[in-house]
Amino acid sequence: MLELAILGLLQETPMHGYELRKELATKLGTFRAAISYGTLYPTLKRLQTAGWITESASDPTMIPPMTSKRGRVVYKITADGKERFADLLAQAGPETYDDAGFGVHFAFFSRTDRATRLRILEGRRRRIEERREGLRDVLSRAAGRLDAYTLELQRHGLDAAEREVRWLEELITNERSGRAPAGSGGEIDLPAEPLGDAPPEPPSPHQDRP
Amino acid sequence: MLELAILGLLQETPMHGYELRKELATKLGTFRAAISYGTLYPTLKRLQTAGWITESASDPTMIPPMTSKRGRVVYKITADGKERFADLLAQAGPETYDDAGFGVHFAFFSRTDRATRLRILEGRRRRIEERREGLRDVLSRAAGRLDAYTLELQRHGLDAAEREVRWLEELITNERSGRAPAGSGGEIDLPAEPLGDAPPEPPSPHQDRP
DNA sequence: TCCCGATGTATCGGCCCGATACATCGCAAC
DNA sequence: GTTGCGATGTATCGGGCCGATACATCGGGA
Repeated sequence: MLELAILGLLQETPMHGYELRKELATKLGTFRAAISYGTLYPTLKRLQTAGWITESASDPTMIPPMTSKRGRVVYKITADGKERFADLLAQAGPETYDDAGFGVHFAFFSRTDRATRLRILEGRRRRIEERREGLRDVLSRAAGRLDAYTLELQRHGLDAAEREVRWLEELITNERSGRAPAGSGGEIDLPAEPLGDAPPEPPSPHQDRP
Repeated sequence: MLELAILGLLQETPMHGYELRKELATKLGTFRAAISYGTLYPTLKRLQTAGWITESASDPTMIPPMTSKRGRVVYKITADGKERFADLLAQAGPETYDDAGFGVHFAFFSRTDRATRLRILEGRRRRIEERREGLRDVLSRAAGRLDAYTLELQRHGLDAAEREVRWLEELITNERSGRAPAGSGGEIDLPAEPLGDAPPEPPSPHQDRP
């Protein structure tokens, strides 16, 4: 899962570990809390061994307020890595639908084709519907067996589940009708983000530096 | 965390692993998905080594449709275990306020004194407020830098955070005014005394073993 | 000058998960 | 009656991920 996230971020631009972690935290929002370094560095090493990324010494592409000549390691995605990223993005296993997995996939939806987006959205919806039904069962059948606090917990969980299903329904409807996420206010005046209204097809002409 | 949950359930009644897992799943609702056996059994072993629980062969207290004379192992909490449970219930570290930790603590609120309940509720609120502020920052400051899907994810996360803060506010208010959880049924003020205002439904008749 | 906080890389022990492998029971089909 | 099968039930293993911890470097203020 984290593998997908890292590959996705490095596809936008090369980074070192610290930046990676920060981007991860903001981009993944609630569904995935900030990643730990105890996870990040071993994973980077793993990706490197697999050949999906390479490391290099400090690099002119990094952000200005940084000085150089440090032990910083900048990671960059390889051609194999991009292939791997595309594979991971498209294929959806059971882990794609839990909180963390769904969050990561969703965060890269602008690089995913519409069919895959719909598949993932619907899979997630099914997952949450199951959770919702389980909660309803407990609340109707086992209500007398549980104390007031436990019941309140179930109720809150049920509410959140119903709300998420509604959210997903809306997203699915939008996808089917070819609209981008509804959201409030403005969207997409990004320099290089071609997520259009009508074009059902290929996003992401994101590339590296010259 | 799981340690607390197991000790809490075994305090209600002795159980074997399979039951434990089922109870865990229903009692902990959304905050904590069903526990894996790959976690459960090692943890039980750990608790046993520590002396918090003991195992014994099949037992007349188990549910009727079950036959005996099987390899089933029934776990029972010890006196030390009860002490341990009380300690864990009362003390609150940082892990008490993440999703899983809070869920477990909350599920046992009927066995927790009011001061501790308030402390935990307020700690959780602070945690979610921080998450909420982070999300607001991203949405106001970094909006232009992110694509529409990522923004939608943040918006949904922000909505959930705001909602949870409101939920917590309500619970805190109720605690302060001496009421039980608002929802549908009042009950429980202090451990093991399920007397409520006007319970629409029969409150939990679970008992402790002498 | 000297320390301090932000930046930055890295490891270690441990929790927890998914996959997997077994054994036993109730029961229905043959 | 025995064969097969799904539900029940216990257990282990490899691996992902986490929190704590240890360092090392840099800019800037006391």
